[in-house]
Amino acid sequence: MEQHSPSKKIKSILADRKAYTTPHRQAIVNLLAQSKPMSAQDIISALKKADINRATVYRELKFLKELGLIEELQLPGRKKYYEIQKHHHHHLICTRCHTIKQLELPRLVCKLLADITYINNCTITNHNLEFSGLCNRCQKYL
Amino acid sequence: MEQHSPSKKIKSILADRKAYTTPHRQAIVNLLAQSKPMSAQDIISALKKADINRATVYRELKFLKELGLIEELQLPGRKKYYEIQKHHHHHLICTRCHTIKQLELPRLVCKLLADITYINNCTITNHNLEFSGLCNRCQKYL
DNA sequence: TTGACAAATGCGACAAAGTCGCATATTATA
DNA sequence: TATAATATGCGACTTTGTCGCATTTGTCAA
Ligand SMILES: [Zn+2]
Ligand SMILES: [Zn+2]
Ligand SMILES: [Zn+2]
Ligand SMILES: [Zn+2]
Repeated sequence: MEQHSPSKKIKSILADRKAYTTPHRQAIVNLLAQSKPMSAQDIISALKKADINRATVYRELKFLKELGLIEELQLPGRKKYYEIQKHHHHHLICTRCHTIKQLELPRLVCKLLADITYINNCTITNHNLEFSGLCNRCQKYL
Repeated sequence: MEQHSPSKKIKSILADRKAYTTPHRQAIVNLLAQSKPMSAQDIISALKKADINRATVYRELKFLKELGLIEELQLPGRKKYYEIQKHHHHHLICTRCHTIKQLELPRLVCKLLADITYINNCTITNHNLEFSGLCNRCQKYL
């Protein structure tokens, strides 16, 4: 467990952007580093001991996303979810129990998605690819 | 232009579900049939002459989606967008001008996405695949 | 054609998610 | 340790969406 304090890498990314290494910022990064994708409200609740203001959490999530330290997921529904991706991946959200599972995807797929740029004469910087359906537990019950 | 009144097909879908063919319902379907993807607020504004209540528009969109008459898009951002898809497709939302463009995608891609079911032992019913980047106009300016 | 009954609508209050300006507090660094 | 830049709390506000309930409208069969 050498993840209690922010890594050198994160510290240098913050320093490059003249951003401070504050307790709140660390708390959010540490929380996401060891959890499933969370909504802003999930994070506010999870950190209620740390007593972080709602607005601060929203600002922080926006900022950390801009820095590329966290990913923002657009799953079906009206909230955004956030996570730290060790490697690029996508998800399934179960329409029955609402669990979010990481999915295995052939590497070919994401490579193909990058090529869409050339076909369409545009500049793609990101793709949002999420699935809905039944997780392996729920598909037994329906 | 034979699309002024709801098609036989739509009428029969509505009848099957014991749903009425009301002016508001027709207005929303007709509007989406001849426009780019629109948010609920876009639709409310566009139909302000028809004086449809906000709640009615939201209820209607939910209902038409359940019927499969319209598609709900989860683009990056916090609104949902709605459209009538003549054929399944995906979009690019421009991070500079926020225009939504329909994208050409190799057919192979959506076929691969269906196979994820077998790899992951789950039941996929839908995929949400949307892109962000620069549209062909905006990429000239940056 | 006309009830009768189900479905749709308007209204207004509410809820959830997110944003903003401004005064205060904290951080880095010299 | 002083300073300047950054971060935070607070509270009001906005946007997006939902709900219950009274009223109106659409459908269908008599
Ligand atoms: Zn499930
Ligand atoms: Zn990918
Ligand atoms: Zn553009
Ligand atoms: Zn597809």
